[in-house]
Amino acid sequence: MKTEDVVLGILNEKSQTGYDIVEKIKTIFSHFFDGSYGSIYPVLHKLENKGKVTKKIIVQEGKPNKNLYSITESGREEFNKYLRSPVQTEVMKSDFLMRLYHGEYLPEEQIKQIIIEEINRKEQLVEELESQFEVWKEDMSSYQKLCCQIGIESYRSEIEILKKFQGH
Amino acid sequence: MKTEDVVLGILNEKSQTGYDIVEKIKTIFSHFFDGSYGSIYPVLHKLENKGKVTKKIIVQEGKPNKNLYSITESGREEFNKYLRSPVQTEVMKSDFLMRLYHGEYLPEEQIKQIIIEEINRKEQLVEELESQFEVWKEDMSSYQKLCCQIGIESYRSEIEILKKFQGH
DNA sequence: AGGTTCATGTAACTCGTTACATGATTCA
DNA sequence: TGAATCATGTAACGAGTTACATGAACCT
Repeated sequence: MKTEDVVLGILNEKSQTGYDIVEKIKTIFSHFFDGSYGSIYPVLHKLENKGKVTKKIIVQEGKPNKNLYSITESGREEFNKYLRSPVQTEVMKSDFLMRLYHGEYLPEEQIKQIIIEEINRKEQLVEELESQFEVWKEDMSSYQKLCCQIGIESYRSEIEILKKFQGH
Repeated sequence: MKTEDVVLGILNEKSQTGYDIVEKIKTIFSHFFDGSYGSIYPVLHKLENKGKVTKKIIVQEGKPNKNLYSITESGREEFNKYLRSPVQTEVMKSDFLMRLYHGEYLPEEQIKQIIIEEINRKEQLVEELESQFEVWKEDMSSYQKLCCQIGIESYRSEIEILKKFQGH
């Protein structure tokens, strides 16, 4: 999965600005994809050069101009090619588990603290995903909702596992 | 968490070759870190130039020479600095969830197939982690074992979640 | 007065992947 | 005979992060 495919997928739903795309990625995609302005804007320019998207400048009053991007026929073809390509294996990068792995080199109190913080962090992620789900759900397909629900349940399971191991 | 810190952490346990380090990453670190020869060998050279590790060439009969790397005092300091730095948030990249999100653009049969394949993949990951755990557990601290167990349980929970949602 | 939201962008840098190159030994 | 294991490495490319730059409107 390339960032280009992700952006095409988002634009395949409807025309949006780079700002909108980043917002979507930071909220409902947060549990399975990562992206920022520094990665999304250049990708949009690249897709425009390749003719996969088109840009329309929207002049606004009291706000900066918007670049509204729309997917082209060629972009749709590219996206469909992605959808039919083999699914790549998941990649997880967890600094938390790396610390835990090396737990013997830290005082026990500190490890306990790290675990508590990770539980708190995940509890907050559940809350955020749930509230984001409420915000977006009207416009979501059943698959998209499923995807959110899997995220919420995954976080909850992780929390349970950590709590179970908390007292050794 | 930088790859340099990860390599220092592995060498902090004992002196090893680049090959050994990659093997460890590909087996017991697989659920929380990703690395390959193309990333680990250059990092080892970089750490050597910085004086964080030293290299000893071991001549073998019937096998290629080995470069045995050991952590230096300066490397230990660096590693301890990492251990005491703030824990970075986890990052997950899941092509599977991306496909599921766009499920409406694929035939239902294909989505079902993708879910089945993901369940199979994760069942295999559980098996692999369990067998790796058996291989390495003699040399593992209780924290390292905990880390493996969390991986196994996380995969199992993911499988349960997917099975639950399988029939919609 | 200060923080947040909306809105876009780039330059420099760091990092990682992919593909290639080599080559003996061991196992099926 | 062919695949896997052991063992190291690099060049070219592609991708992503960080930090910077701008600036009005709106909310507290």
